[in-house]
Amino acid sequence: MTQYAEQVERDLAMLKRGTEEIIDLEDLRRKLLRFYETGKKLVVKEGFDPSAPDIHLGHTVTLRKLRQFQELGHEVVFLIGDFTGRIGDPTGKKETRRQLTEEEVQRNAQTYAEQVFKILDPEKTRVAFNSTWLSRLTLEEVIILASRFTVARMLEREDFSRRLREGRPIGLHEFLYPLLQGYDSVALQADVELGGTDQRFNLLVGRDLQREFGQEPQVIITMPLLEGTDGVEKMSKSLGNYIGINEPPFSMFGKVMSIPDSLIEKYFVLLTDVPLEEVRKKKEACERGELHPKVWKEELAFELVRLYHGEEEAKKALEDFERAFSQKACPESAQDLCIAQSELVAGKLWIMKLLQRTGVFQSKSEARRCLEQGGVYLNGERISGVDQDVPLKDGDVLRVGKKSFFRIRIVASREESVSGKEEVR
RNA sequence: GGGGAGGUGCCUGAGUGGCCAAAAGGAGCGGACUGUAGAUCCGUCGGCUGAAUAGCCUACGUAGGUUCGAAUCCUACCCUCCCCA
Repeated sequence: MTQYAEQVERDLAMLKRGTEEIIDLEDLRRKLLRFYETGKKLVVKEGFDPSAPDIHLGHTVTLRKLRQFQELGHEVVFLIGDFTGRIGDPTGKKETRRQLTEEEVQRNAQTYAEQVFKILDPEKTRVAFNSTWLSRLTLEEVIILASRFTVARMLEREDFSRRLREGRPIGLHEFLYPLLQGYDSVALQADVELGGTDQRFNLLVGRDLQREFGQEPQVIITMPLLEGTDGVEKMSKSLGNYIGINEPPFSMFGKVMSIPDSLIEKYFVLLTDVPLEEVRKKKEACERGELHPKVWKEELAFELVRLYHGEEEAKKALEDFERAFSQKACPESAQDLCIAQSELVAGKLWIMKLLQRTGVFQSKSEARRCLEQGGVYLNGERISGVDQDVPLKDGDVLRVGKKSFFRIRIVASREESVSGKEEVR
């Protein structure tokens, strides 16, 4: 009996790192203890929207927590909300969300899985789709489910009440959302559910519904929302302030460096395994002026690149970053930009053509602007003036704006140059 | 079912016949500076034309109409919000 108590406390200490809230801590303690006594693994669940299958650091906050549960021997259910995703949450969307087809869902799920297993242990992960049970619910069952909740309770939810206050629309079906998500927990007999703080309400609904269905209510663990590179808004793909876990090392490093200094500590706590004690010490050193925030941030960027790309790449990213921004030189990892011999006229190429080939501009006007504003360099020489043909040779370095570097490769045929372009992407 | 308000660029939001590719802020982008893609300041910010003190094309919910001329006026439709039932 008591021989496990110590172990449970150790587990709890680990699991508590970075959490916003655990409801209810005692429940969790009990469940953990029971695991050691009976060997019954906890079922730990988190739901994911299948429409945007690009995993970024914001997602990893909870994923890493799931991973911890796996390390303690528990089972993770990676729940893909294909059903809830398909009926669509129209909030803030201009167009009605397009319905995803069966294949799209499958494909997205696949993409998800590939990325997610950079963090989760596939051996201890069960992938589930909520359409499995939700599509079988009858109208009668849905109504019974809905009768368990009141409008007032729904309006307790911050985003609903805010939208109501601000006169923004709320679709009737959106009230069904939390219920269905809660029902997922019933169907899976979840012991623990994870989510961001914005999920608090939905997670609690799961608890209530489980009780209604005579199950032991799940423990809910909420994690802080991670601000993106702008330092203000929640990290999300649509806001463009995200750092994807599949991004190339140099770009990942740079993006981490662009977060405000005030977020360094939070990133360390939520995204790395650096001991909390060490993080605290560094923070204090920073405050005393003994440690430069930039240096500390570089440690963070290094650590994150190391986590997703390995030690070697991390070292390279750090060097490249210093080279590119402190010394304004070309980083090692500059992308190759292949130009076919046949595209050159007397060894030269019109500058606008060249800029177009980089793929960094959405329109020619944009490219022209950048050029006119002095953002284009060839071998360190600023190029100004649109009407120019520039001589190109293999190994030339093109810099566009602050962060894009290209190494020019002259290739024999058009085909090679085109396939080269795809590699660049 | 009745009454009222409203739909403008990536977002917020001004504009009520020509001076409107559309104020202002934010985001983005470029430059300067530096401690970095952080902070600050300046600039830029629909697209196309071998490049421009120029021209053209798209754009103020949708479709028509009035007018020399429409984001602005009229008609119908679609959508949202508020009040009453």
